Amino acid sequence: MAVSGRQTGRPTLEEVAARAGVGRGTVSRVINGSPRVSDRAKEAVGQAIAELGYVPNRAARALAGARTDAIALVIPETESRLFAEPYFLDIIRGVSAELADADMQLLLTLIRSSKERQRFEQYLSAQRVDGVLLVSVHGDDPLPDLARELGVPAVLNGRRSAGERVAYVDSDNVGAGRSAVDHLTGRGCRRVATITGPLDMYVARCRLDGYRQGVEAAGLPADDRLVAAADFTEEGGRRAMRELLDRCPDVDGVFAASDVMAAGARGVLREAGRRVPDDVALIGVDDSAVARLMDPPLTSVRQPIEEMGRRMARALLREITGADPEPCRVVLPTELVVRDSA
Amino acid sequence: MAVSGRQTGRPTLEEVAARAGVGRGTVSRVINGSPRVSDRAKEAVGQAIAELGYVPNRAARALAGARTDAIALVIPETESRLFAEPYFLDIIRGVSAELADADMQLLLTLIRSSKERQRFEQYLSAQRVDGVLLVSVHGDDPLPDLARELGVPAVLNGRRSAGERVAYVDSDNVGAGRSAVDHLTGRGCRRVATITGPLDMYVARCRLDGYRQGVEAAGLPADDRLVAAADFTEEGGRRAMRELLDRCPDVDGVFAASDVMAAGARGVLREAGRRVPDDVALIGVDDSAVARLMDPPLTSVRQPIEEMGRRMARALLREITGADPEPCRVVLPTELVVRDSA
DNA sequence: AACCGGCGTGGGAGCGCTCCCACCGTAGAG
DNA sequence: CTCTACGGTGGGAGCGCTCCCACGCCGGTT
Repeated sequence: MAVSGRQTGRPTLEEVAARAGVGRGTVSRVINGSPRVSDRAKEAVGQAIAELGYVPNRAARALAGARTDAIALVIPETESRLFAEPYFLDIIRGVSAELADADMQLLLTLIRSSKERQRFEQYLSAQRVDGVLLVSVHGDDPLPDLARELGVPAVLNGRRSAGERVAYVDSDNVGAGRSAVDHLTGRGCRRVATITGPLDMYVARCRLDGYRQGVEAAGLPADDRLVAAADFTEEGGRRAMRELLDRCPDVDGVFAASDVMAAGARGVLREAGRRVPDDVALIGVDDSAVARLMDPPLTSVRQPIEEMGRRMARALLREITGADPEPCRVVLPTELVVRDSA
Repeated sequence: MAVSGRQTGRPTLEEVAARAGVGRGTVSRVINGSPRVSDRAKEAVGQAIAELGYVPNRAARALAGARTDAIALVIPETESRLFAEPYFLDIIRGVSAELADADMQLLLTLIRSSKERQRFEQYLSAQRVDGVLLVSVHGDDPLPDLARELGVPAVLNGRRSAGERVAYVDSDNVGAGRSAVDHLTGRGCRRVATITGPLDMYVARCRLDGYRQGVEAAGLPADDRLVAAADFTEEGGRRAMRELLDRCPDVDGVFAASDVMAAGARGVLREAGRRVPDDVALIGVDDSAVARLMDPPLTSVRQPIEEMGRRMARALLREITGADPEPCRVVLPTELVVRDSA
């Protein structure tokens, strides 16, 4: 109670070795799963570890070896406000699950200012993580390339463009837009509009492409007045919906590129006295809690978010061990969840 | 392109020292802000650091010193599914903001199984972080005490009981319940019910206490049939609301201890043909996105979540440096955000 | 019988830092 | 003029690990 000095008092490799009656090297080999160890030694070491409750010192490991056993998940803060928030939590969930099995640490880095961004870049170049996971990158984000130059393995969530060269895990955003519009036209909508995300993001452009494909496939005339650009926020959704109502009062279906924007749109529709789905059918993307709780519950295109997180982690792990000659290029399918709004 | 060996090639303390024409010790002193350095040396070292782009090696630091410059934010996964999800994101946001300034790393740890829990406990005892932040602890969670025993600084988000001995940052949950009920009775409700969280959580009991105080202050009879226990989930909210409707058809106001439960209750009320707020007024807690997006928009008690995160981080930092003789005991005020549901 | 290859092993040499001790010089006191 | 005091400094000794080299010892060759 008196002394509060934090003496670790933890057993070291050396002590384990002594107890097991072997050398330091052998213990290290056992711990790291080297094949060049006799069963007898393996067993003795295992027992000594158990008895002593030995846990390797990560700092020492990082210093001696050339790795840190940690990866960073980077979230540009500007995005986290905009995006459907639960999205990040789901990503984190998936990443964390996959990482735990590999006994790797997850460092969370929110970047909200250019100062913090700079700090992170320094961080990267100091090789203080074995790899990075980058979420919601804009088309012009230099971070992925920086990582590549520095030789730090990186995996993106979403692409910056069709020709993305850095490893990525994405969802089928074209298909998402397409399936939403197909559903809308399938239930009889003839004037289908869309509320897009920020068009400097590839994800937003893809969903728009899907929308266009769907419109064309239904034999409906393309009409740019039916396209309103927004920014993934609720307020953006409101503004866009007002625009649409203004330009095309006869709109009878709306594909919003996120649930949150759909929620904004829904508010405007209510104020305008349009019933959902009778007057205007509405579909969002993300299948988030918001969708379930809306009135009427929102039909939405589900992305396998947690699975994306898991895949990203797995891909990064492989990239770190150098097991992958080719960078990961995964596009996961989406799924329309039909509720009452369309 | 050929060789991909990750040779760091980063400058070391030694190199900085050589360039600045001083000893290793002096450079270390400058970096760590020791007062025992002449201005001349300070300047020379500063310049050498800038020229070389020196960044200290964290692993070496951790190994030599007795710290890691990292703290862990622990989220029991069972909770994260139940709780209003954006909650955690806001906490993270606050924590991260405060930590960035202190140049500390944020380790995110989701605990979803007893195996992972065990791993984390091992982790803790291996002193691999300088401190821990624990979120949403149940009354019987042993983790805080474990941390205390191991001498690892810890700060809780929320208390486990009135007599919490570990440092904490909480919000005024009694006040939250009280202000909600006051508002309800103030607008004329005479049969005010409550849907509680899991009663093994102090936060839930506090909100219930606040409810009771409010009922009594309004001179209304206490009636246990007006209290339905749930678990912070939407489905729990539904069930509880059905119970209430069943037991007390004359209920005219409901205080739900979370927005998500309020959303569940709202659905049941709609199905039962009760209008909100005309027949039954409804209030939630959290002021989350869900509240804004409900129909009608939900009156809710706002907690300063991000601020709590910030305070927790600050408290932990102080606890780590030993600047605080007393563990932090902060209770932040809440605020009723009036919308249309009550 | 001397030879060789390879498995299994012990332990030295760092990794880059912090801690701390010893040392220098200078300034004030005796 | 010597003695002490202390601010400022250099550098040794680790921290606990991984890497790798060198050394046995074995069986199977010539």
